[in-house]
This record gives sequence, C-alpha cells and structure tokens, in this order.
Amino acid sequence: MNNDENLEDILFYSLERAIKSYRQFAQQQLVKNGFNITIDQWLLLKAIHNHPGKTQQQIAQAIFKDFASVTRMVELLVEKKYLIRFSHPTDRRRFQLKLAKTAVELLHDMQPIIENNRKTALKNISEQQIIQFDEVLNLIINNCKA
Amino acid sequence: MNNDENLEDILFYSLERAIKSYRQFAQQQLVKNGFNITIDQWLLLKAIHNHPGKTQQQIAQAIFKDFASVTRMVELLVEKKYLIRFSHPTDRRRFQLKLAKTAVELLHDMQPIIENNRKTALKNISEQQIIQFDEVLNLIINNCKA
DNA sequence: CAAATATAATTGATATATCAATTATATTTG
DNA sequence: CAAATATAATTGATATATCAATTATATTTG
Repeated sequence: MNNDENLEDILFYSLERAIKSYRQFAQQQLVKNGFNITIDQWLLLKAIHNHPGKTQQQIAQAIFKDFASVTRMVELLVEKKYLIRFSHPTDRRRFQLKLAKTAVELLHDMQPIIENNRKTALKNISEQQIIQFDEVLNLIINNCKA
Repeated sequence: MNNDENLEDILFYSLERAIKSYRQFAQQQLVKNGFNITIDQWLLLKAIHNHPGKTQQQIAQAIFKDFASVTRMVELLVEKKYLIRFSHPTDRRRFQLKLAKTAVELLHDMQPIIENNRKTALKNISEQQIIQFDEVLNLIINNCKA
C-alpha cells in the first residue's frame, strides 16, 4: 500500500504526538482539578509574573508566541480580571502588565498540579535520558534557525 | 527575581520550542519554493493518500488531529480541488476521499523539500541520538495516556 | 528641527485545536 | 420489527497561530 515513507516512522511525527499528548493530558488535569484556564494562558501569566516590566513583545518571545497572539491573550486575561494594564510612564506605545492578586493565587494553587503533570509525563525516564533528550531538542531548535 | 522555576529550564518548554521551530522552518521552506499549502494540509493529504478507504475519523487519529479539524480541512482541500469526495457505497454516513491528480503531483513535487527539511533539522544529530530521542518521545506519549 | 525610519501594539484575514451539541444513518437489543 | 444505542460527520463556540497591514508614538538622520 505504501512502500513510500510511513508517517509513523517520522521523528517529527512523534514529536508532534508527544507535545500534543502532553498538552492534552496537562489540560485535562487542570479541568479535573477545577481550574478554568488554558495551558497557554497559564504560560503567559507565568511569563509576565517572572518578567515584570518587559514589553509584550519580549514576553511573546520568551514564551515563543506570536505578538498578535499575545495581544489577544492579554485582552482575554484582562477581561478575566487576571491581568491589570498600566500605561507606561515614559513610552506611551507600551503598557505595563501586572498580575491581579487572584492570578498570583491561581498560579500558586496550580503549581502542584503543574509539577505533578511534568512528573507523570516523565515517569520512567532517567535523568540521563532527559539530559540527552534536551540536547537533541536544542540541536533541532538551532538547526531550524536558518 | 525568580527563585521559583525558570520556564527556560523546563523540558516541555524546549519541546514546544523545538516543534514550533521546525514547523516554522518547514513552512518557510515550502513558501520559498512556491508551494501554497500548509504543513497540516500536506499531512492530511499524505495520510489520505497512504490510507485510502479509511474514514475521516481514522485519518484524524492517524495524524493525531481532532475530527472537527479534519472535517474543516477536508472542506478546504475539496474547495482547493486537491481532494475529491465520493459517497460511500454501503454506509451513507461516510465519504470516500481521493486525491485529485494535482494533489498527487503536488505531494510528489514537495517530497524533496520535505526530506530536505527533515535532514536540515536533524543535522549534526547521530543515528544513536535519534533512536534514543524517539524512545523518550514514546515514553512521554505513553505516560500521558492516563 | 522636520522628514524618514524604527518600534510597540493592534487589527484583519485565514488556518487550526478543542469541546460540546447536533444530524443523519447504522447497528443492536428487547 | 421498533426503540435504544452507536457511529460518522458536521456545526457552533471559543482559543490560539500566523502573516500582513495599520496606528500611534519614539528615535534617528539629513
């Protein structure tokens, strides 16, 4: 039927599967535990929390998202009252973003689930395997910078 | 500033970065070479070509996509004249999907670029590393099946 | 300094992801 | 067989990705 390549055999196919599996699993765990937030929203909140004062573009780069996506996600999170926007003191093109108290608490409450998700996903994988895995990931990232 | 975890250190963050880098790179190469198709559309065409007679749901599973996504992508590809739909001879809920000649040619013409993309992305990564990498991917996939 | 250029964020258009509900048809079961 | 159940595909609603164009403001340059 197909003596041409099998999609199943392609490394990048497994790579897609793996990240999708993990995302699905992680999102399900959030829902199960009553958190009404997406993984991506969590990631954005986390990044803003960890990099206060940065521009949206810098935040976007940090989480490897498109500027346009970040703009729209910020909008959503402001509506949801998780983010507060201040105008920037010296540059009127910018905004300063801050997490609302509820969001800080949310991150805190979610932390154990997030950590457990990662632990579960990496079950039966040795430290050494993880290090080598990460090396290959970084090689791929660099090879694709062309 | 952050004595809590660094997103940069999280394996799954690198995993996201790697797959996004590869997708971006691969898509750019297609555009550069004048192909007006997305990676996902290519993947769907490929899967239909390799699994003739399967239901859309089976195709969706094979490429790890949602049924709803596949329905919409099929629509698009039928509009673009890459796919032809026939009603199923015995089950009127189903459709049979076939690639148009243009699509078969398209796949054929794209093949060298696709292969080159993979080769470039895996440059300087040994066979052994790839095998071990794939093992870890499959472990993750299984761990997330919970 | 004014004009040109750069930068930050937004907006529009289109593609894809995901979950839930719906429609049409097929299969199973009492 | 009719009612209940299962299955294939679609549709609706919402979130995110991506590229190009636009808006507002800041910076640079002649």
